[in-house]
Amino acid sequence: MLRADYPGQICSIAKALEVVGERWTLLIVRDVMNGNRRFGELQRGLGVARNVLSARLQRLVEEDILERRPYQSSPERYEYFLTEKGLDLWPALVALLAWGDRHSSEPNGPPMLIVHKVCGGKVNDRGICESCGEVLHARDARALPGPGVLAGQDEHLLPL
Amino acid sequence: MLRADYPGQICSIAKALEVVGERWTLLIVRDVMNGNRRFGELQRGLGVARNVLSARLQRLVEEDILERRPYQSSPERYEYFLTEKGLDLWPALVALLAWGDRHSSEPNGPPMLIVHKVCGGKVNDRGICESCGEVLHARDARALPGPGVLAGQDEHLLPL
DNA sequence: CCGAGTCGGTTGCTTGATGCAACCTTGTGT
DNA sequence: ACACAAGGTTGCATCAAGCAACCGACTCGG
Repeated sequence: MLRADYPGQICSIAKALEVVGERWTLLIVRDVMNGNRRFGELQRGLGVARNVLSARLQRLVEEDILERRPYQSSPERYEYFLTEKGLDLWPALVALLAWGDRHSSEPNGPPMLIVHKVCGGKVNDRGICESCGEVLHARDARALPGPGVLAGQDEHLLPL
Repeated sequence: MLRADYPGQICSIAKALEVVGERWTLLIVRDVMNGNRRFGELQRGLGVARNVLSARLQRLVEEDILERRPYQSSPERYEYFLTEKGLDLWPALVALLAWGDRHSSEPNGPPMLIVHKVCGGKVNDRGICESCGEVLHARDARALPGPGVLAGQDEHLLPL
């Protein structure tokens, strides 16, 4: 994807995509939002090549979307956390999730649910709690496995 | 970007990005939403390579995000229109636009404004009209050049 | 009637990003 | 002493993107 620069575009959508439009980038942000903070976790969870993951994390840190913090020394090991700028991507992720849910025709329902932490209500495509009506932000919500995963979770046992 | 498939991912964000996460795809959707419906318009406006644009348009039609309709015959010429599925991407585009606006520090303000057609109010990052509070959809809103472009519109004259 | 231009592509070639496996460093467990 | 973990880096093969040239059907000007 080159480095996803869109020369000549003066639109903020293009600007946003220059930063988060590269392959894997939004999925990395999603994973970090869900609590996967370490290189190995991200690599295994996503199945992304290690050099690519390394490049993306570096770029995300440079762009002030992630912050790299040591969680131990000798040997030094690091975790990645979302900055406020990174957390602000939440509405975009929620919108994409909702679009995928609506149009990918999963047999057993959505694989992932976003719920409002304080009231447990479902979060809609605008990041608004369906139950209490509040306009939410990243910290107000949590992701849970949805009916789509729960129903198919022993799928891989079938061939045995 | 390969063809943007994310094997093993069961999340709807990954599903969505398999379709609209390829380079140029979301910008094509944005342009069509803004009324650029023809191959040549899109190519000139985006600066994308013609073969790539051709491939993206084909994929978007296959995925039922765009519809290809003839607007004249002999020679046959086509226009691309958004389907309902395509129009449903509007909240995601609005969220990305808002994120880009907030974090790209444009000197003269945002280059593009989204306004509610019926009341003229500004649309926020959730696709909600700031003026009347209505939760909007693609057809309820319109894009206008913002202060960022208007202020810099004769920029290209400087070298002369 | 001929040449130039328009529109919507396709083809061939080059460049650059991605995928994959191997390796490195620092340290722990046995 | 050996294997293993974490967090990467390096080298190489492959695949997608960028670029320019071309094509077919038609219009317009002279």
